[in-house]
Amino acid sequence: MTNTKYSRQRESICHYLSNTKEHPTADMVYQNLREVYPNISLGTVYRNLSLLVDQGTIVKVSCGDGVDHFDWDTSSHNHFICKECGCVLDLEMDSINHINTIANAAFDGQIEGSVTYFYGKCSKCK
Amino acid sequence: MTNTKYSRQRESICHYLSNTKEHPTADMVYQNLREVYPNISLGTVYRNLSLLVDQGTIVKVSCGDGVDHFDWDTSSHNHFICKECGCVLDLEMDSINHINTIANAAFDGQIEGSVTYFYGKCSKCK
DNA sequence: TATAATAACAGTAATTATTATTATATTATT
DNA sequence: AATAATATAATAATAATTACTGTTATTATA
Repeated sequence: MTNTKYSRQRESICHYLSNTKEHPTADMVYQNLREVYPNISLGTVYRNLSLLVDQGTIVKVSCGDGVDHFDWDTSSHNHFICKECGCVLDLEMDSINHINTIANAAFDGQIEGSVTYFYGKCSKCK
Repeated sequence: MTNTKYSRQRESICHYLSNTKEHPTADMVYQNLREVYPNISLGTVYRNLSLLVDQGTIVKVSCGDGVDHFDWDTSSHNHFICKECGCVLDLEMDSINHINTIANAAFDGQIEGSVTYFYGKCSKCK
């Protein structure tokens, strides 16, 4: 794909993701977009989500619950996953950015990045 | 399930996992065990793996490649995933254990644990 | 050590999450 | 406006995992 054309559907996916603090799954995006585009296809959602991930516009959050979540916020931050209700929350933690440097020191390959997931109970479930 | 009975198949799964430094997927376990038990079922492998995870005997490694890996080593350590060949390697890093404490300080829920995955190129692919 | 109770098994069907295909429609370029 | 490129909807295909069914193996107990 040499060039990317505009599409209302992709625009709408971006709009939805940029206006939620949740970390929706492909299916959540699909269910939501159907209210605006009743005959949008799940395939379109998946295709655009992975395209946006490749572009670096959004971030894929694979927190281990078997479903991929997506996050509009591409800035360096971490995620918390509630063991109780399964919600995914943002967690600001600048102080752990140094771990890559530490890790690289004790590793004979090349570490380019890292992802940390925190688990426990959210304020509601506590 | 009130009681857990012995089974050679589960024993064999443990034996295999405890003797490899790799982080096998369910299918890798299956393929390997078939050499000993030619008619072992993939269902049996999956059932026992999740049973062992629930028991805390092994650890599930969901590194985001779409397949779950399993690790006999339940001690606190981290994992590196090569973007090139997809291999999963152990990474000792005691120094990042404090991040839970840091995270808890800035979080209104309860953080019980965390998992960090490192990404990049392994020594072979570099 | 037989026998009964039950967990584990093999085999397979069903689900779930995701990716690929195809024919049609939309957008951009000449 | 005609043509080329890309996106779409619908759906088929695949991959990973879970659930079900009838049978076998293990354990407890008489």
